[in-house]
Parts: sequence; structure tokens; C-alpha cells
Amino acid sequence: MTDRKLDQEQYENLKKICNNAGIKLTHQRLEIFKEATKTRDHPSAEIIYNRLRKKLPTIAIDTVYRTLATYDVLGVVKTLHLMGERAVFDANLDKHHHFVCTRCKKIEDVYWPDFDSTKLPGEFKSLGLIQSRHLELHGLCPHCIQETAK
Amino acid sequence: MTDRKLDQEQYENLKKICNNAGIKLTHQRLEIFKEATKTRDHPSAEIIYNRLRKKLPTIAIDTVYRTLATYDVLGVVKTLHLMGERAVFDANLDKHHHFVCTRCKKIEDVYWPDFDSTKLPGEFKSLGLIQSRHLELHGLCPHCIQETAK
DNA sequence: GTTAATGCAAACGGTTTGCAGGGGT
DNA sequence: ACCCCTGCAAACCGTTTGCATTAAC
Repeated sequence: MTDRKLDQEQYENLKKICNNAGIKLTHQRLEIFKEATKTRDHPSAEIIYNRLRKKLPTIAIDTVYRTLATYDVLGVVKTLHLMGERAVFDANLDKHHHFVCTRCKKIEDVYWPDFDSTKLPGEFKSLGLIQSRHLELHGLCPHCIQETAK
Repeated sequence: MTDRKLDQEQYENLKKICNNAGIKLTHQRLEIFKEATKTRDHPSAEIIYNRLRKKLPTIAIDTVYRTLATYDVLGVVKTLHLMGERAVFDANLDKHHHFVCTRCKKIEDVYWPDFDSTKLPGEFKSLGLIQSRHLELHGLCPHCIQETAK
């Protein structure tokens, strides 16, 4: 679990993406990929950096930033600027939305497959071309409901 | 237009808010209020600062930050951290959502009164307590559709 | 007169960049 | 052998803070 193996097709896929883009799949890039896809907890660059240092003690935080920016361009991860201050990264590429706990700042992925097909008010046509919809729910997670009640 | 007069009731209202909060309604605070409510273009702190310098040449940008933070707490403006990098401020307190043009970054307020009452998927109950919903639409504004077509 | 707010400057934290050395292809 | 990528350090930029002065009540 601490060192989940990257399954073969996932690796081949990443390799192909890098090849197509003409960039090298370096050791660091591979580890950053593994770390970013291992969890779904929307880590910041600094958190990814700290997690990686156990395995790669000499890695620099700017490499993490650079690699994540590259992956964002390649569509491997998504950079999110939610209501929080700092960018967080999301390797979940399935269409989804976010629930942000206003107390502990935890971000949960939420799925609402039909949402994209729900009809928008007619006036929205005047906005131009709407390409995507992202819903951000705010509230208190179960744990923080407990804490608040104390 | 460049120096729209603050109508009386708006001024009285702000004054009352400040009195209730036990803070002083200074010249700077008044001008920042006027500037923030004058337009609906979601200015950043720096933009507000630059606009104000014409009238208040000695104003400091940290005063703008401090005042907007105060107003945010008082509920006079809202601080938004949308997908863009920097905070922008919104003096439109009516319940609304945002359309962000991915090309020119312009932000439009959009209204969807019924959205809060549309039913969420049942699974969302497990998230905890959902207190608000904010929709962020992304796409191209009419102007940028034209530009892109060129 | 008292207290809080301002302006200035310096600190801050997250992110980005220039550069020279090192590693992958 | 080439060139890209990395690590280091310093720059960067938006934002925040400490402090002495100034202004509102």
C-alpha cells in the first residue's frame, strides 16, 4: 500500500503519452504520477513533495510543480483553484464535481452524471458558448458536524 | 459616471453596518465601497487600488486588502477564489453563479433561482451538511467566439 | 482624548525562473 | 553525443503583518 505497484497498462499508457508529447518519462515523473494517482485527496504540490521525499530524498519542489504543470497540459492531472488559496491537483479525470468542507477544507469528489444534461435557464444562451459546468458544494463533512456540535 | 454619487440610503446603510460592527467609516473605506459596488466586473484588489489612486493618490494597497477583508466579514462584498489565480471581489450579494470565459478570463454573474431547489442525487446525503451550491460555467464569451473564429 | 485605521516597508508563502550539472534516450 | 530534465537558489507576485503616524469618534 505504501508502495502500490503501478499496473502495467497504466505505465504503458503514461509512457505512450510522454512519447507522443516528445518528453522523457523520468524516474521523478513516474513517481510523481504514482503519487498523484495513488490517492484521491486532492493534494497540493507541497503535500505531494513531502510524500515523495520518503522515496526520493533529493527531489526538489520545483520539479513537482513543473511535472504537474506538464501533466496538466497533457491531460494527465487537472489543476484546481477552488475556493481555497492554493492550487490542488486532481488525478481523477472522470467527470465530477466537488464538495468542500468549510471547516476542515477537505475536498470530496462527487458524481452527478445527469447534471450536464439538465437544462440551463434559457437566458444563459446570451453568455456565449458554455463548454463545461462545475459544481462546488460547500458545507460541513460528517466529522466536522460532530465537532461543531460539541 | 466617473464619480457616481452614492445614494443616501446606501450610505446610511453602510454607516449603520459599520456602527453595528464598531468600526469607523473612514474616507478610504467609503471610497473602496463605492468602487467595489460601482461595477460588476469582479475586480482584483490591485485593480480596485489602481482605480482609486486617481481620487486618492496616497492610498496604499494594503488598505484595500484590509478593507475588502473587513467587508467580506461584514457581508458587504464576497471574496471569490475562482479558477483564476488571484482573489477577485464581488459586491453582488444576490444569490448567483459565475460564467468564466476561458479565453479572456472575464467573469459574468448568472442567475438561476431554481437551482438551489433542484434535487441533488440521493448519495450526496453521505457528504454531510450541504450549505450552499455554487455553479461555475466555463466557455467562450460572445466576443471570444468571434476572435477564435478568425 | 481614546482608539482604531492608515501608510509605509518589510516579511511572507506559494509558485516560477535562470542556470549549470547530470541523466535519459 | 545530444539535449532535456533536474536540483539548487534566487526571483517573483499577490497578500499579510509590524509599527509609528494620523484621523474618526
